[in-house]
Amino acid sequence: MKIVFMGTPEFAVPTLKKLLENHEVAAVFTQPDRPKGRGQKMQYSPVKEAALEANIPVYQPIKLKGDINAIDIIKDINPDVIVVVAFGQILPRSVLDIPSLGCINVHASLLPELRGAAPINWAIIRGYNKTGVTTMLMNEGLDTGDMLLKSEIDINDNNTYEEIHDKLMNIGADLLIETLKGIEKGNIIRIKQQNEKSSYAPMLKKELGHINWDKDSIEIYNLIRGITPWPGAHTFYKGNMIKIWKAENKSQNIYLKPGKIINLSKEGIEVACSKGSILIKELQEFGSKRMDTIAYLNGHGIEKGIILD
RNA sequence: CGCGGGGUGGAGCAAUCUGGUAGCUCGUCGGGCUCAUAACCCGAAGGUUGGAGGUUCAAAUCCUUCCCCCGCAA
Repeated sequence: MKIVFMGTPEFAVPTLKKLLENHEVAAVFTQPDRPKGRGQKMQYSPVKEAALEANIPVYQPIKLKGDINAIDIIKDINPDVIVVVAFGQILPRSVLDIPSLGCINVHASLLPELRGAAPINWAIIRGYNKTGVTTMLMNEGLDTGDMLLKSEIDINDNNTYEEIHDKLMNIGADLLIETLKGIEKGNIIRIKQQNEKSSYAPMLKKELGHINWDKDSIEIYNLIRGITPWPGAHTFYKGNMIKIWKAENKSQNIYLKPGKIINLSKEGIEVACSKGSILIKELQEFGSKRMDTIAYLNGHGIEKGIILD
């Protein structure tokens, strides 16, 4: 099939690569280069890197909607399908109508649950024990199109965002290839989403990572593993921001003053929540690098009894 | 020129402003205690203080320059 691919972050790369092996990718659309990183240097998106490596033409419209040029380019290519994976833009009707077989999106959740920008993070933050990938035929709404195929995976209590992200990224690539096969053969059934069962997974804000110790240890633990590495969970020790990279749900049956450092040991720093406690295993002080809590404690005077906020 | 922190024995830090024989916590090695231990006690090894140049009687510390690492920011 002749395909136009749209995507931006790392998550979209495996799908693009699989497409390159199995189909004709005529063009790649990705978000514009943005100044990034130390020094604010312009940086290519992971998808752009992969496309350039494969010598596929890359287009980076700021906004597809209303961009006559970009839309004409797609029309000229006249693709069979447009494949969209974490592109970061809503496709306007004028684009949705171009490909004869439609626009297919790979979304990292079991729709209609977790529609939106950050489905993987929210699946973990909300403590789900399973999630997955869904392919769908896009419409003008946000992840509201008819579903095609689904693939489910379990989330265990200790899985981190990164682990689930990496799994789904690869599963998604396979599922998309399978979906295209199904479309070619005409043996895929479109399933409408039940709107009343839908939920929303909004973009993550930095502030979300500020730990509220008044919650119980399970919620806090889910938050930590769900938003690491970005934006990351953090708390304040005597006014200094401490980012928490790795933690454990230490106890679930103690009730001490929330935020209080109740123990310092070779295991880490144990902090009380409203119910239960969290053991900080790896952390990072503002402006410094991340390190094991043990190493951190060797060089920094952390006092037992201080209340974190 | 986006803002900022830092390079000191294997790890994390202190001493740098106010130059004067490099210190702390941990690890390592040896010994002791103990039924036993990741615990405790005693002892030891391990640093040309990122590189180069300069100032000085004397530089981790002051000056010049180069290299490297990291955080914020997304």
